[in-house]
Amino acid sequence: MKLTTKGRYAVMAMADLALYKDNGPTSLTEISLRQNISLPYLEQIFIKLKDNNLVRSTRGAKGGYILEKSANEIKISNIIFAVDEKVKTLNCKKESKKGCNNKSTKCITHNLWDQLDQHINNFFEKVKLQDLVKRNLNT
Amino acid sequence: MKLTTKGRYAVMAMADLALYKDNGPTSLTEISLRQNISLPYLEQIFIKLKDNNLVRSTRGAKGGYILEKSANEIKISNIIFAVDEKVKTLNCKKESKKGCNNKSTKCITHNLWDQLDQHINNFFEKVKLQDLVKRNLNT
DNA sequence: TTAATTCCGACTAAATTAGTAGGAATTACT
DNA sequence: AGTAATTCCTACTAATTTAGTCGGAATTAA
Repeated sequence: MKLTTKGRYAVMAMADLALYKDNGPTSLTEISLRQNISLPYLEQIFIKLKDNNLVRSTRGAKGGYILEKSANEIKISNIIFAVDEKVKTLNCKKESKKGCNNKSTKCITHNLWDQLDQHINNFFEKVKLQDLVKRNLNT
Repeated sequence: MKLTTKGRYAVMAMADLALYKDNGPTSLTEISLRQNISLPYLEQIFIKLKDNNLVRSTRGAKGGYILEKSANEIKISNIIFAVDEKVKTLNCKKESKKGCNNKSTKCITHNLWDQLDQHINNFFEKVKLQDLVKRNLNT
């Protein structure tokens, strides 16, 4: 399944950004310290977040990142997709040798995993970044 | 996430067992051929399925496996648990250095992943082995 | 000019997954 | 009694993926 710590880090970082949005651009150094994620790894993640129009960057000293949209316009699914490309639990390989070859004998479990993927995507679609931030303040 | 091809293979094999249950014990060789899974790998998987009382074995020639219960008493979650131990998308490490240390600063995303896990488990709880087999016959 | 930062490409270490290898124990069949 | 088919068991290995590291270029505020 394409759902790893990279996805979690991305969500954590975005939540961090949302929490500190009033201080101007947040540098990755700050996020790295607060969330305990290595700086170069964060950089990689933020390239993708930027490519997906979730954050906007300002370079140079005092630079950093801000959210491109407001926290309640950003769905968790947007973030996961941005860094993990897809939520797909188990690919039936196309190689036609192993597993499901999509021809006459679609593997018995094919639909099951498809439905699971939909289920997970559904979950991530419903939760907004704002929900995480609110939740954080309430505990 | 602990949800890999091993889990898929297990579900496929169990479905296969359900489909051919009227022919007496099914040998792993047969399943291996029909589902295109390596025999020794299947052996490993079936040890776990047996330990979890999902199948019963008969050794020796003409031996093989049968389902321990009827297909509509076996939930997909039972199978996944048996071979993958747990459905847990992302562990907040206990090491207290990385991620969530469960103390004052429970990481922002902690609840999110917990809820996701519940969601997935829920899905697997609702589907029975029998559902897969029926679905297979209808296509 | 300097320090802080994003940006970029390539490399590496660690962990996990998937699978192999070799053989021991058991049993039906002849 | 012997043989072939099978489960059972332990250990090893290959392949893949994940999680980072490294070095440096470009940009900008002060």
